[in-house]
Amino acid sequence: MPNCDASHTSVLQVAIAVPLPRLFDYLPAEADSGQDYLPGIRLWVPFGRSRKVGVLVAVQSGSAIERQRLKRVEQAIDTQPLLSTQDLQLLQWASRYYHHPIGEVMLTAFPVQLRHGKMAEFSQAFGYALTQEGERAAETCTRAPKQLALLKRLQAGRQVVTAAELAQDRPLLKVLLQKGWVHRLPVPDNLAFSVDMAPALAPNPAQQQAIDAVSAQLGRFSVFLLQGVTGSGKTEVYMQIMAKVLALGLQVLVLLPEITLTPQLEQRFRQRFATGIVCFHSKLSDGERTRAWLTFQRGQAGIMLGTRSALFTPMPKPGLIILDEEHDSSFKQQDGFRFSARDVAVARGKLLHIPVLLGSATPSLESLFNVRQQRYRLLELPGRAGAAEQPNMQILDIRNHYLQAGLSEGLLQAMRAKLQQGQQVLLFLNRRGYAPVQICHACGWVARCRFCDANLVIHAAENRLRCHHCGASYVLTRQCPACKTGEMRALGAGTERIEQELVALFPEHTVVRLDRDSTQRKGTLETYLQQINAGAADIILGTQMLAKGHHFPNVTLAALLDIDSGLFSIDFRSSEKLAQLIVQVAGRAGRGEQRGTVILQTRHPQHPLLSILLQAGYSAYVEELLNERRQAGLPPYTHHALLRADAKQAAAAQGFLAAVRAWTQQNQLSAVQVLGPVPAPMSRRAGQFRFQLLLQSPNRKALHGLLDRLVQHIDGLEGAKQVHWSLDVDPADLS
DNA sequence: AGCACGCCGACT
DNA sequence: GTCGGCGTGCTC
Repeated sequence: MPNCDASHTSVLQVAIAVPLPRLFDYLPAEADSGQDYLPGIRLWVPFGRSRKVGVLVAVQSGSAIERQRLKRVEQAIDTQPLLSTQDLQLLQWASRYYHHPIGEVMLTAFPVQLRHGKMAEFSQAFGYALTQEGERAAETCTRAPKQLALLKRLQAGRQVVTAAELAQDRPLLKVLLQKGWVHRLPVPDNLAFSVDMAPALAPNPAQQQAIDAVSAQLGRFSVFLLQGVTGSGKTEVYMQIMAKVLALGLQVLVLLPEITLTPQLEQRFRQRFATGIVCFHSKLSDGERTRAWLTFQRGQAGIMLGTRSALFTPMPKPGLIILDEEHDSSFKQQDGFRFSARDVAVARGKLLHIPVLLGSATPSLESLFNVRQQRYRLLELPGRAGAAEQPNMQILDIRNHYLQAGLSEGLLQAMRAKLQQGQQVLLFLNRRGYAPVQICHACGWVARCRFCDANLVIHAAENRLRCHHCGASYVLTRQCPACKTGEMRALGAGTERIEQELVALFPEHTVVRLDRDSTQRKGTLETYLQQINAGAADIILGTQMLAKGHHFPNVTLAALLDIDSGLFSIDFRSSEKLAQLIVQVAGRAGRGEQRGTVILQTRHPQHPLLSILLQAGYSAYVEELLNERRQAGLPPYTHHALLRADAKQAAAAQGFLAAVRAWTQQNQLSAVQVLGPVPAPMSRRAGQFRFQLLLQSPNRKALHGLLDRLVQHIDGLEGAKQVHWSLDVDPADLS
């Protein structure tokens, strides 16, 4: 074991968060400091003219750098490693796979405070428990329901409930502390992972089969794809498997695509499991994130529930990784270190010898392809649990039909019928704002962004025009700035306009709009969701966020207002995305006793996507898409890496990529196809011209071999300094 | 990425 | 005469 004694020959290999594809060698702090240089500790190191936090990756006996050029470590931050050997291995693998600098990859494993060198020993983890008076109050305090709920939670809990778990209840906790009902005490190091299975439902045969299949593989690497429509009981399967893992004293990492989905799942887990549960996502403060990370890293919580950024949290007692809604594109990081949380989760499971459970109603083509290749095992949950039936899907041909702000008469009729029966209606449109185009009625001039290759979107409530790509915004004018006489008009409809229209059309009904604009303030979304589930909303209108996992038990009609843009996109993944969207929105309708109806407004009722999807179902449609992908030589049958470049001058970005192309043609094997450079689909954004070069190969090894050499030489290529470039391995979209 | 060095315009 | 613009070069 390469450690300590600070011998004269030890060289410390340190990862530092700089965009350079290498580790840096240092000498130990002092010959006799007595520090154990264990890989996985953090260090303060002198770097250039400043000091930085580094992670010790390995201790070697020598260095390729001359001895006298090596600096000494300033100080070790940790006495015990924060990252295990396996964590370091995973991060090194990810750095190589995504061709992203090792230091930046290593430091993304840490929450911000720890990345900046904050001591990890700073706090003994504290938690809370009821005092004797608190126990009494839990029986008598019936007039303050919120306080009572918290008391009950602490009472139901174990000896101590950790501070991180109570993050959301801080203000209330303070009140209880003041009353002397609750006291604060250190969390014991080995918090028992006791499990309460009392409320578990009896699984149906398909659920039982899935539970058994995964349970049989505990302690071994295996990937499962759990496919089940909304309401088929995936969460129950997760929880019953989790219970087995927790009972073994092992930890579970649960990943979700969106923060908005964490509270409801957290609540279900808390009702079910008596183990420590920590959440990790971007809505938490830096301090809360540090506490949650350390709690899990120390093995003091059995469950971590988080988003993509939680993936690398150290897991001292690894048992299981669950990744729900695995098809969701937000698992792919879209900037910097562009990793896929789904693919890295699988790599992590392999490294840790634990099962990985991917779940979705609409699995990605990649995962279904992996099932075909027998790399993943498919577990299917047919049908819906309980009485709910599959919704009735209807195509509504809107050719030559008058649309009132995007709503056809046929749809309005269906809405009236449902509303009269006191049921809820859900309308989906992936376009926020009032209208996507502002045009001059006299001269045809269209308001465009000065910095992007995009139209400005009208936001009527704010009286502004906004660019959805760079954030630029302008006051709305009635008169055309070009011809100075014409009147500006709104063309097309976004959610804001449709909301207005609905309020006018259905004055006796309540409309709730859910999109990024209407839910900006913290907690608004939760308030709306509660309002909807309390039956205080009749028509629910929204964008993307509606399609993701929320329960709306009283919705019996769901409609997609405009699917045509998804049918005719240049992106080869758009038909996959649209099919997923349709099935996901359909999953929002009719979860209760009532059978739901789904209406798709389209001008292409004969489109093969729609007929196959509606008649044969999602799985059959995926088969069709996979055949198309195979014939076209597209992923998952080939592998992609996308080199993007942007610059103030279009010629600089294009020229640089042309130089890269020339370089690849001298250096590559014929196994890699080079396509481009071409302008990006959004050719200008925030004032920068954007170009891209696509590398495609059926042979992943050949592609990665080329990328290895490319990233080494790229900075030396012509024009590299004038552009900003980035490499995206397995890009989720080519924009 | 930081951070410093370096060589040309408008200011107390 | 200086403050400061950001080009480019380096980091064990």
